[in-house]
Amino acid sequence: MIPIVFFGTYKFASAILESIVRSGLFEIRAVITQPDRPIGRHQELQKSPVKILAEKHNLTIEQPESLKGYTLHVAPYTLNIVVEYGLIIPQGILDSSERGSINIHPSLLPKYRGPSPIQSVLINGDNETGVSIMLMDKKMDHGPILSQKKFSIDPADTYTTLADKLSTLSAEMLIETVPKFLNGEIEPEVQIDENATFCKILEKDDGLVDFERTAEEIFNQFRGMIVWPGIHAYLEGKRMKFLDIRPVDLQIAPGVIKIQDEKVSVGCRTGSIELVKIQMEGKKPMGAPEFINGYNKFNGLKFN
RNA sequence: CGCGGGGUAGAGCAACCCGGCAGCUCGCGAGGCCCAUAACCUCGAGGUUCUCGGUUCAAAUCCGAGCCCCGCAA
Repeated sequence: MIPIVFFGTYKFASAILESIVRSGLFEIRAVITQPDRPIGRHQELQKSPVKILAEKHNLTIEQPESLKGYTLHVAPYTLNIVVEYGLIIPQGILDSSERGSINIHPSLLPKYRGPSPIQSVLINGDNETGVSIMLMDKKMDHGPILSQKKFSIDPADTYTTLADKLSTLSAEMLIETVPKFLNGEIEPEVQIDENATFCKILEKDDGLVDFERTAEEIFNQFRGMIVWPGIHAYLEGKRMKFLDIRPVDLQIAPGVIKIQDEKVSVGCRTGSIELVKIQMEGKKPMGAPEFINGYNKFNGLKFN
C-alpha cells in the first residue's frame, strides 16, 4: 500500500476519498480537512463532507485553521493527494512527502484554473470538460500534468450530475495514474501557460438572474450554480429562488411573468425560462401548480 | 435577545390595518353534459384559523406569552 496524506473538504473531495479507501491501494496516514464551520440560522458547527467520511472509516483527521506554519504529525510517507481542499498549502508541506503532491483538478488544464471549474464550464455552456491530474507547484493549478481525460457534457447535465460523473472519472484516473507515476512510467507534461484561462470563486451575488440575458445563458447559469449559490431574482421587492427551471421557446418581454397553460414562464432577451420549482422569501419551496393556485395575481408582473 | 416574512380545509393563497355567519384557485366525492375527456356545468364533503391566556355582546382579526417553518445576515 502507498502511504499518503489526503487533503480535501467538500463533497467532490469526499467522493474521491471514498474511492481511494475502496481501492485498497493506499494507506491513508492522515486526512486534512477544513475546520468545522458555523452554518445556517443557528450558527451550528457543521463537519465537512470529507470529515464525515473520514470519521466513518476511522481515519486520522486534522483540521488546522491554516497550514501556514503548521507541521504534519505524520511519519515519512510517499505522496500528498489534494482535492478541493480550499486552503493554501505552503510549499513546505507540498514537499513534505517523498514524491511531492498531486492534485485532481476537474477541468482540461490549463483551461479553468481556479476554484470553480465544474461550475464554470456549465455557466459558459461548454460541451466538453475533463479531469487533470497534476503535480502541484507554487502557482495555483499550474504544475505539470500527469494524466488528462476529456469528457463530453450532456446538455441536461447540472453541477450535481456533472460533478458526479467527473468524480467517478477522477477516481479511476487516480488509481491508474499514481502507481505509474511512482514507477517512473509517466513523463510529466508542462502546461502551456499562454493557453490558461481562469475561473473565480462563486459569490452569493453571482446567483442573481439578469433577464436581459438569453434563456440559454440563464439556464446555463442555473446548471452551474444549482448547488451553490443557487439562482434568484427579485419580484415586488421579495427574493424568489429558482429551484428548477428550463428554457422554453416562448417570446415574452424580458423579466415579465406569464402564467399560461398551467405553466409559469419569464421572458428573457431571447426565449423564456419556465419556472418549474421556486421558493419565495419566507415560504417553502413550491412547484408551478401551487404557485398558479395561490399567486395568479403575479401574472404580468416584472422582475427587477 | 442580529434583521425580516409566515402558520387559515389535502395543496397554494385571501380575509387581519378598520372585530360581525371564514372566501378564492386546485385537488377530492356525487351528479349532469358529451361519441368522448384531464374540458365544461351543478351540487357536496372537508376548519379547534399553530397553542395558551387576556380584552369584548362578539376574536382568524386587537393585546400578552409560547411553539414551529422559511428568507437574509454570519
